[in-house]
Amino acid sequence: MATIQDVATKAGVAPITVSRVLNNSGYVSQQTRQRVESAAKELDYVPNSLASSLRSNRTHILAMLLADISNPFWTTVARGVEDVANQQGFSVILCNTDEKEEKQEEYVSVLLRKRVDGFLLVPTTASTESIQVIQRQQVPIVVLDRSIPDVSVDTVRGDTYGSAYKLAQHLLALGHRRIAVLTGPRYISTSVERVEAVCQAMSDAELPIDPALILYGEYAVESGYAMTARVLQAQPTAIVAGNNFIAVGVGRLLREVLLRVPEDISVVCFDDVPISWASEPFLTVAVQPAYEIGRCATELLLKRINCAESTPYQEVKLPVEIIIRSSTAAPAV
Amino acid sequence: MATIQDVATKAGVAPITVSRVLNNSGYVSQQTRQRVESAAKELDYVPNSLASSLRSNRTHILAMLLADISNPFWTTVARGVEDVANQQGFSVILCNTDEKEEKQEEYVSVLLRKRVDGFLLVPTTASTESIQVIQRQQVPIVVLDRSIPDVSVDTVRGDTYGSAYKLAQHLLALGHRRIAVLTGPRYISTSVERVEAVCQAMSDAELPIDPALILYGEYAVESGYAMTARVLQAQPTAIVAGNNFIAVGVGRLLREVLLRVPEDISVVCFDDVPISWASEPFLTVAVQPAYEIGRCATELLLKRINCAESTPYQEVKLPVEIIIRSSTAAPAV
DNA sequence: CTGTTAGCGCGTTCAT
DNA sequence: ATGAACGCGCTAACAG
Repeated sequence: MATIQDVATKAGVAPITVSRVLNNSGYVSQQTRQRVESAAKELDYVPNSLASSLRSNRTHILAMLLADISNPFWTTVARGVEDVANQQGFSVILCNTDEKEEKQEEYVSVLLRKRVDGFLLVPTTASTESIQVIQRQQVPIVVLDRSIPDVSVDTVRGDTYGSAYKLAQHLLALGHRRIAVLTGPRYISTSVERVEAVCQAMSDAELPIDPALILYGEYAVESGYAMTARVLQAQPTAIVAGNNFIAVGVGRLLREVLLRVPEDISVVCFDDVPISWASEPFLTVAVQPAYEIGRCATELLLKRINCAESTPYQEVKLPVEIIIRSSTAAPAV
Repeated sequence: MATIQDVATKAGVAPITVSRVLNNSGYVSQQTRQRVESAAKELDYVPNSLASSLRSNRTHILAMLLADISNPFWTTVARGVEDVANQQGFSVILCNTDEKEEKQEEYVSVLLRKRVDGFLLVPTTASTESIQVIQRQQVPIVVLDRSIPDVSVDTVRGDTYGSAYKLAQHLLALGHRRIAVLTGPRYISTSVERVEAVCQAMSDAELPIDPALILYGEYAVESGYAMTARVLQAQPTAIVAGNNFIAVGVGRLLREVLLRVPEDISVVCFDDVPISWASEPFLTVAVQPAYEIGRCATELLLKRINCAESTPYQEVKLPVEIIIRSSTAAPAV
């Protein structure tokens, strides 16, 4: 692999001149410029960003850590991230943490060593360890989708609470009184907020809350399936699924026990279910602006990276759209 | 950010000693080791891989370029890649090319500058340019899923031709004579092979081929939808969808025109359709071993990276599983 | 067992 | 308009 020195020698100039030509910095005469350019081309010269990063303290790499890239919600977020990053000359390293704290910490460690310019983190637990490690190294970080208690950090997320409240209102308006909530882990803010908002809506409507209707599990199909089996014993007339994968599990079980949606039971969920064969969009959902979350977070991160002055931490809350489709109806009498 | 020098000073040793402790290389006495370790911890020292990469010519970063991360087939491949890579101490940069040659070339250029240790490429076109640019820099590369004519390069893919042939045989055995093929772009090997294999199966069964039943489009839902609308005029009794997204488009249109599957028309496709609400797996499919493709390609790539000697290029072809479900039946008389 | 020297490839600083 | 010297942080090669 040719180095800047090789090009310089071939063009009969000093390395610094080559640097000036390639970076369009400083004055270079028209003819030496051409000599350098053709020398570079002949040698298939590819500048070494490692070397320049070492000097400039800029790698132009962002790291994005999320739970699971196989959920289309996250790939859409990732798209937003990638598009903004590329546009501003940054590459993105994407990492799956599988909701495991050790994996997250391992990645953070590796990526800090690689001197990525910033982190986009969907935190796996309520633990603040990873975030603090990053902040201690003064590397900019933006937290996505989930909020973390007791830490000062930029955050971009959908209006989880508000949208859950609206979904609950929709069900209440239809006449539902026994609303089940099947959600993710207790230590993830979105799971908790979804439960709290539904409960609040019930309270505001002066309705009692049956604890047997509230189940915490995982953001996964199997978990949704299992929770549904359990919650049916408490005889809900409607189910709020904590995310799209849980909703899929709900659907699977309901089909097995031959309960029709919405005739026998209503279902709503967060984040759209993957496109698929055999069904038009059918579920009433709270659609978080996935792409926007990625875009917005990345813009904020890049602002942090580019501006030295530390403006106060921001907490951006993006609006969530409620789409009412045909999975909800008045409860059977 | 602390440097190795800072740690050395604090521990009262030379930088190289710190290096030896942290990398477990060479002899270090128990007590200096401890002094160094506690100094490193106190200073929150994070080694700079840029500097060490500059010397070692190893970044431990792989680049993976694919068309679209929102297709679950590719995320599964990417998972295979990531798992193997991490296990061997490598990180992965994932990039979406959107099937666009310029994006691919731009990425290749950026990533070469970053001195990634190797490339995993799902090529967007039949153009060999990107591959040659990479090979000219002596950077190892493995091509995934699609074959490229006239280039010597390692390749890992599913047995496209064989599986398409088997799907066709299945349809023929059911009694279908008018089999439509709706596939991807002409310049992608998988699209072409799927068509060729079906035609071959027809020929082998001594059946005529109606060109009106063969349509090239894009690997996308809208394209599948549009092609279906067009191909129905040629009155097929079965449709072979070139990939999962095309199949979704097929399903959408068939529903609109009230054609039942499999009673009125049979459908088969490649790669499983995303998990979804409301339906059990239903389509008869050729399931490519997505995770395995990623795994295998990465193992091959890492072998290339680690072994200096250049063994001849390999072309790995992985078996494809045919799963017969309920979207296929004998044609209506 | 530990330290010195030197250099990876580039760009900033200061001369010419 | 061009170049020389130096240093970013780390480690291989060679002492001691």
